[in-house]
Amino acid sequence: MNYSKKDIIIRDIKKLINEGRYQEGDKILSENQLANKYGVSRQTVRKALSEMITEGYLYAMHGSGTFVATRKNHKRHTKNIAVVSTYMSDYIFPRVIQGINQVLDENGYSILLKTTNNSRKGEAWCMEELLSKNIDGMIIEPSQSAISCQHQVLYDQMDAMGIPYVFIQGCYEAMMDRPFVMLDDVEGGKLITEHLIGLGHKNIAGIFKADDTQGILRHKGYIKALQAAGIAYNPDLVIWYHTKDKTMKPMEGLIRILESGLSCHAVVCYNDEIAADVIKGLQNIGRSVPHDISVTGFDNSLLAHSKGITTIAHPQEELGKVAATTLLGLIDGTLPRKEAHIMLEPKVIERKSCF
Amino acid sequence: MNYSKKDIIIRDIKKLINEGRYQEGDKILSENQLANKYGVSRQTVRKALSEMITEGYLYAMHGSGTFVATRKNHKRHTKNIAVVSTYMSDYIFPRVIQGINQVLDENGYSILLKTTNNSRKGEAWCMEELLSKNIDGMIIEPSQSAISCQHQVLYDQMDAMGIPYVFIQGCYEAMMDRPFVMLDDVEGGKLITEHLIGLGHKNIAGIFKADDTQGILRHKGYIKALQAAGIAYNPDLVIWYHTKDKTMKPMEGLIRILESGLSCHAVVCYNDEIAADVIKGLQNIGRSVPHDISVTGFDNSLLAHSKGITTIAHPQEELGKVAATTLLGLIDGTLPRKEAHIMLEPKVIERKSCF
DNA sequence: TCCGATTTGTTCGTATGTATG
DNA sequence: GCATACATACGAACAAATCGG
Repeated sequence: MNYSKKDIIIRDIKKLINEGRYQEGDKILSENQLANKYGVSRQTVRKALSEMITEGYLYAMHGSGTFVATRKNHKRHTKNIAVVSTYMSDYIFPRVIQGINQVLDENGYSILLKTTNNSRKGEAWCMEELLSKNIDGMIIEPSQSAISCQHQVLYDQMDAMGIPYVFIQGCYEAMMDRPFVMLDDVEGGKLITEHLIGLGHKNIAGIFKADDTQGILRHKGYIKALQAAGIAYNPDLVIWYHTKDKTMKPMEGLIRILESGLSCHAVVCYNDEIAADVIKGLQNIGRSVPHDISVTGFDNSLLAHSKGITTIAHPQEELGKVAATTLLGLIDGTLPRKEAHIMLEPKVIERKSCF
Repeated sequence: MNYSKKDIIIRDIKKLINEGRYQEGDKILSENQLANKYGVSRQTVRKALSEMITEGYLYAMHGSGTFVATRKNHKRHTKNIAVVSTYMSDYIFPRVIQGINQVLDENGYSILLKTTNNSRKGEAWCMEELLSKNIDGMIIEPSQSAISCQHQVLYDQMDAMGIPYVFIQGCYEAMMDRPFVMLDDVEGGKLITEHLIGLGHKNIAGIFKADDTQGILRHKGYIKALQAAGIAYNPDLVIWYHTKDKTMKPMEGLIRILESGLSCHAVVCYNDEIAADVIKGLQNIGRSVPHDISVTGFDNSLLAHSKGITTIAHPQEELGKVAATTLLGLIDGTLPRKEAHIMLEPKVIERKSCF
């Protein structure tokens, strides 16, 4: 076929690689050594190596040598990190990503942005695409995190490819051994409930979201606080809703509780949005907040600020920064994976929705 | 930057192809002619052409010549598009990027996110980094767009590499021939001023930002409206401020106007943020809005909504979608660059800050 | 059909620059 | 500082394919 000296060199090196006599990462003979061995000029060797490099068989390091690439294409560090979020419009998203960007930018990394629209199919599709691109790491907000993860394979594949990742906001229950950075939702739920207990409340209702980890954990904190105060947990006072029910179910449930004759003068809400809806709903049925009923939120969003809702501070920017720092530690190997499980401490922000 | 002779030749030829001066199938200059033209050796030319051939820009025919390949053969497509914004926390950013993401996602593209912190140095740094990465296009919000662009070279280089880009929000004056998608700020300034004129106002003050294109254009619209209504333009009624002055200068200027004895019962503000500051400032000196003085904003931000400011609607999501669609048209060649100059129509949103 | 000019393809030799260890 | 190794560049020669006259 090809009898040019260049092609003979290419054929020989490919043969050595395919027969396994050269392993991934091995340093091959230097240009001068090859030139000598084949009795050709260094330029001819360079032409041969250059072709093999563009084909992805080899990669060259200036001043160091030429090396065998990983099967077919050697993935180079591109300084790109994928950030996968559920919704772009989520109210906490801008601040979190700002924190991420700040840290990554300082370290010369860029953000590759993807969204899942909070669907599993979206998440799987995203990750498959990312696996085919060149990324050095991933920060991911899991979709519908309370439902068990059906595509753990994809995460295993990331592990196999040596691409580290960090979960933020929540984490699939089966994958709590993987790195994550999140607000301590149990502690948050406990703190806000204790705040109400401290104000003298005993019969405290709770409204929680059933389809993400955060709802479940905040509920757990709510129980903890009750137990610690020696108050019996009453399931009739707890309302569970799903994303699709969020406009109706919380308020309907609360009205049923109030009409059932149960004494109840405080409500712990899953987040500020629900709290704001509940406050409006209570006013509609002639109950005043906080004098008749105290209401709490969660996340300390703009809504909580403008409506004066007592809530839990969500350290959005901090969370982004910590997640990025954690990921960088995993990438350069300075942080062991087992230590990459970080809970940020929540804090109560007192406003005027409790009494 | 230090570019090798090889890279200069590559850049030049790519530029000729991208500008359409070389059509598909055209024969380019021979190796010897190029060597002569650039005063380099034939080997250097060969190295340059060889790279372009492996990238798919050219193909060579032994004994015949080197020719321009078809657009589709370019092997650089990574389906990544850079989005460069000034600030991550900017209040319009989330909605704009949501629109961009929607369109790009549907077409299988991912977003590579960068921020400049509204500094030229940041912008230059960003672009240099992007040029070394593989991107198919760029959507960029220029930094301090009213100040003339000192790194047009970088944009020329993007052209040379065949990477299309679209300006959003504003555009450097010297580069208005490049593709852009923005709100028609002149028309917006005109509409909001006409709204005040329609309410019977004649002496209308204006507060504008001097260091981005938008401020200058909105001012232009303000003048247009006055002229159309036969009202003389009075420069004493116009206050210019820079980003660093924004907390003090607008209100100071307005107080000076009010105290100077000039009759003035309406103020057109650069944006909602300034309008909100002005309204608060006026109340502090005992003037009521809108009864004593009417105030208008711009952008229809959350602030305008919560404070009830009459303003101009900024079609944030729409702008993102149009910008992305335009860029995709430029990438696949279906949209000629000359047609990629899009102005979105503004609309007045009436609230209660005018009377 | 052949010739010669042109053009790309391959190779050799040499020199200098620059990153690595 | 030094040797090693890759990166860029120049000059030269010859081979092989193409095309017009």
